[in-house]
Amino acid sequence: MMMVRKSKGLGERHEKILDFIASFQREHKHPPSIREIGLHCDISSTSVVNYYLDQLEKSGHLERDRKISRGMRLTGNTPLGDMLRVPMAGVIQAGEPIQVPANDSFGSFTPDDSVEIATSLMPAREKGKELFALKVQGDSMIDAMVNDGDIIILKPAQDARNGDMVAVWLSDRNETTLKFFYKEKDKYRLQPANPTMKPIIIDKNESLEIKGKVVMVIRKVERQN
Amino acid sequence: MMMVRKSKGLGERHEKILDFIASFQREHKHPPSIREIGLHCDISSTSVVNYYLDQLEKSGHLERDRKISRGMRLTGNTPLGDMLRVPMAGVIQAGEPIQVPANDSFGSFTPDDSVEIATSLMPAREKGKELFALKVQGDSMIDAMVNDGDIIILKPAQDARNGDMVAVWLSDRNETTLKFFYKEKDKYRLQPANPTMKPIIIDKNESLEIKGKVVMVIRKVERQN
DNA sequence: CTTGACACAGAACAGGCGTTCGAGTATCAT
DNA sequence: ATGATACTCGAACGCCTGTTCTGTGTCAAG
Repeated sequence: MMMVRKSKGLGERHEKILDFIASFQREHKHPPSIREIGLHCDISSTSVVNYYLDQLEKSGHLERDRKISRGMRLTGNTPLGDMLRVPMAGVIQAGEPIQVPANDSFGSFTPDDSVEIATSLMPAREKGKELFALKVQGDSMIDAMVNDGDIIILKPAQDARNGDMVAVWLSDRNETTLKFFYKEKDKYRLQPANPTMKPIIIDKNESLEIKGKVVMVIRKVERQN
Repeated sequence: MMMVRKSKGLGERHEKILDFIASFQREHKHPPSIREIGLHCDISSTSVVNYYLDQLEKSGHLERDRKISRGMRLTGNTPLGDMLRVPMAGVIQAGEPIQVPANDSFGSFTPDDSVEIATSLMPAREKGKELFALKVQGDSMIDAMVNDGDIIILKPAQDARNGDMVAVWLSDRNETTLKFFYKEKDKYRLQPANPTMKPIIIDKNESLEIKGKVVMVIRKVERQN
């Protein structure tokens, strides 16, 4: 009969080690040694650290270069050094609602498509764990200065403060759009990023679903035509 | 009297070591050891490698974590791992020509302002050595889907192929602009990125200076207002 | 010629570090 | 009880690696 794992995937210690490697890497610019991991994760024996490292490698959270000092690196969307890996959740287009990824904090991080961003580019200290990316399909967001093929990085959110750029789903109009958000008395004002264009006014009784705040827009300029 | 260095800054061996560290890092995801450097750079003694590493550290091309295995990392705009550091050359605004940085391949790489991009984001294999970044000032490029505050990454170029997005300086009109470039008989057609806007037609006798090809546009979305 | 800075080689040292092995403990199903 | 599985510990082994010291040859300045 199969054994039932205590906590399905990652144990407390696994996460502690993973977190320590990430923070150590950020601080020292290179991975920790086995002994340093043990020291900071309350593991007294190097063999135990090695034991967990092996498991983390098998589960795909880690890569190891055997025999080489500090030869380990994190995989997945964990901030690695000064890099941030943001999962590509899908596409965003005018006629369809957005798929916000489930909050699977860890677990099956399928490294299918992902976007790598230098942390130095991140506006605020968006911790990163929560970010996700969408690829824009179609020309419907040009009033938000977003083109077909652009990649937008956003942070999940159900509400927004005035001035935030948000991705909203207007079910009454069957429309997904990117706009600057302003709450005014009895209505919402959705202001296009393009200053020459006029805002959309939404009554409070109309449904307005905020899906996330836009943090960044990236456009790879390929040759047109 | 002051000694005159053979080649001013970097010797042949310095560059060889620098190149090796970069390529090794790309391949193995971690820096080489002193002995590995010596082996691939035809240096038989570890002390000599150490000797050059010290110099490279003093000249700022390298950072070292003493006592730590493979504890070195490249600085500057050298591709480090999967990162690319692009120098920020200045601002681009409608009324003024662009400052294209001089081709100082190495030398005084003042790490003043620079933008870090993951190589995985780079469209083609833009080698990177030639790229530079500009910050957009003003709303004059909205027809190119580029907003105030955006960062554009571009590659120096004097000419362009049809379909390239280029930064051009129209001295007759005293205007800098970003457009898709098309050469037609007796004229140039500059097509805005926004498909709802009409192209600018430039006669062949009007002056048109191509400054560079746009490779990427990055927008950090801060809270407006 | 002497001096000294510079580039280089080789060897030895000492500590860092991954690896391995033997052994012990706890929990749980059989 | 019994065995299997998961987890933990401590110690020792041995390679890997940065550091240091001594010595050699070159070359330009004094």
